[in-house]
Amino acid sequence: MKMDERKQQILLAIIKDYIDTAEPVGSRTISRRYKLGVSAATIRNEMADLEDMGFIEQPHTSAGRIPSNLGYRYYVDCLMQREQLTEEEEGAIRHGYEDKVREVGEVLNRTGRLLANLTNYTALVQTPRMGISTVKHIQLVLMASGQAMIIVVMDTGAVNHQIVSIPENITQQDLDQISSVLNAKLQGRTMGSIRLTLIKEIYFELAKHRNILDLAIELMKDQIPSVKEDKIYLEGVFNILNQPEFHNVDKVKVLLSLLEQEDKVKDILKQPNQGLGVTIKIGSENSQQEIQDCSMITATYQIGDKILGTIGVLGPTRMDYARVVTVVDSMSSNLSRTLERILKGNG
Amino acid sequence: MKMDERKQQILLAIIKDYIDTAEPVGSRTISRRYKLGVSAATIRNEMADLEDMGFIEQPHTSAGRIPSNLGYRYYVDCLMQREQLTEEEEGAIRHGYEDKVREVGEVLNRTGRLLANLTNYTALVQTPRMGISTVKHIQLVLMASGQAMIIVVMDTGAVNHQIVSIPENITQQDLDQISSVLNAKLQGRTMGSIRLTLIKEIYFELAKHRNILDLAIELMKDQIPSVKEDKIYLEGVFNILNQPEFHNVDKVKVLLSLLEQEDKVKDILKQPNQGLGVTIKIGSENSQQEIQDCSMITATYQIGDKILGTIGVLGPTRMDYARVVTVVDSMSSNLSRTLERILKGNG
DNA sequence: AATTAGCACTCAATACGAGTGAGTGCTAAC
DNA sequence: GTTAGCACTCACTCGTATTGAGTGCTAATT
Repeated sequence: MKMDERKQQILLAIIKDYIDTAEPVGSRTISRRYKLGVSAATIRNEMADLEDMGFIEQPHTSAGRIPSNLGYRYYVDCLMQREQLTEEEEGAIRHGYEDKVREVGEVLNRTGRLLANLTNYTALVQTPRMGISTVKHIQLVLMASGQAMIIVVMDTGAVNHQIVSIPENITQQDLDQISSVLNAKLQGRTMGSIRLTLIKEIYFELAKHRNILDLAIELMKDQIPSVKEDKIYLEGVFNILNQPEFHNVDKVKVLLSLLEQEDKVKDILKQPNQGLGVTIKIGSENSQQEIQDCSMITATYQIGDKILGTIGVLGPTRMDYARVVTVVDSMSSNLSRTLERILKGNG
Repeated sequence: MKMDERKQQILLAIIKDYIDTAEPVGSRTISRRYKLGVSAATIRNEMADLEDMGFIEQPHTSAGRIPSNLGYRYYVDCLMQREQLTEEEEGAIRHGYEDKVREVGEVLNRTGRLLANLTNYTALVQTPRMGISTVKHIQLVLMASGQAMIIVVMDTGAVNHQIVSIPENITQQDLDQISSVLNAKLQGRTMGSIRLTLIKEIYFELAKHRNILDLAIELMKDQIPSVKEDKIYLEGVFNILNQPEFHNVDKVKVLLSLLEQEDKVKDILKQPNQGLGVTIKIGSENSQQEIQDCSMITATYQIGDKILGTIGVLGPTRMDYARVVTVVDSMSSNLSRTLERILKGNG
């Protein structure tokens, strides 16, 4: 069987209609709503073919057809025309972060919110993989006798802090001294580049504060890159409640409990085969069991040719692909631009 | 009509059973399950009385009875015996924050998680009203030409930061100078006590950096107290999905969209008549429309006799009051103790 | 006087069956 | 190759009967 022009048009009609109505669509509906110049009977025949080819399926004998995963796949690969955004939407994306926003965290936050609002699905935004980010400032503050706070500011605007135990006899002057050595040695360095040799140098200079240094180094090497550099911003989680496919609470539970598990969410965004541009995962193409009847549309963002991370939208397979692809694409490149502006000169 | 011993026992049985099963409970069920030594017919008569008195009601004529709000109220006031926690649970609360946790934020976080886990409802934890907290350290860091980050560390361990625009010609040395004046003048002060006279003093000392000072002051006065000092930690939001009363998605939506509105959530915890100890709000006793079929159990936490904030649990009116009251009470006093330890000597 | 057995009654929930209608597949005519 | 026509399928709806948990009332019992 071959995929001719008319079959394509019918498949397109079925998918569009189903995305719109969430109801199985029958031959008469198509002949009525879409002017294809052929009768319902002809469409019926073609639909039988399309079903044989695996692009559509029937929930039950006397129902209309719904697109299969394969059908969606053919649609996004061959049939779909990206939706144009309205002026207003374009503007929302372009001015989503005015010049005022200078912090990477805030930018990612807004990106998520905007993605969720524009699509009405759930938005996922991965923090940039910050092999690239460098230490801007380190500060040790004495909080109480035996307690100090370590604050590390990265050039991305990310601020990490943690309270650590220190010997009772350490004073704020001691801490200032350590701070300034740490700053002198580590400023402008990436976390990854802080190697043993460098730490030894610092040890040498600050021999008498060896033990507190241990704590500081440990914190910066372990805690900071792992905890903060790999966060996922989730927005619009409750948007899924508006989708008819999630009208029963059990399905909601499955999805929400997945989204609660941060490591699984990370996996979702860490698909290996993501090149540049927009990637679409339809239904069973997703590796995670729990979202096998969802689709994910993701795109990477980057500075220059260095890929920093991924943003994405999660919705039911009956997702408005034409629109979401445009939004995700547009937002990812806008995010790239914005980050470039913020981090400009620090690459 | 008077509330005699037997009526109480029957009311108690009805409430316990309903809390357990979420099904209306009939006279036969009670005579079978609870050994009251009287027949179902007698219980029926008593139930009719209880209904007249407004303690129970019938969803429809041929159904059993369910407790009314008034019934729950009588129960928690007169009948309920607090549930004993198991050794294990006691331990979880007591060791919930080991000595390592020294940051107020982290403590509140864990409090919320533990509350939600122990009760299986939704936990709300209000950050301490920090009229009491004082500035520990202020740091200005030059991020790029024309951009600086202000970092304010409070003695509670809270860290606030924000990037602000500054004149292009300001150097890190300038910022250090400003930082040290700010520290000298503001350290140990509460946000509330930073008055105009003090700011004028600083102006005087730093006349040449007037404009950047404006920014710093503005940030500290406006942004920090409002944004960070009044956060609500929400945990276990999805626990409500396990309650049969939330098996339909529309009710879930109502509640979730309430919980998304931070100001409304704040109002929920800011009930005026909260003295010390545990407060219970049942159904319509709640002021917020959206939780009129929920109950809230709250308790304040304090240092000395200064009330700092409130923690609470939100669940359906058919809530396990006996257990939740114990948990909330126990956790609030534990929270008080822990905060006292952390903030000891800074009050 | 309080309790209880008995009974008629109510009503949500369930099951069942007929009817409806949207949809199909097949066939024969165009 | 297309389409009109038709028999067929099957989820869905709606009305009716059945069931059963529960009630309230009354009369008998303690």
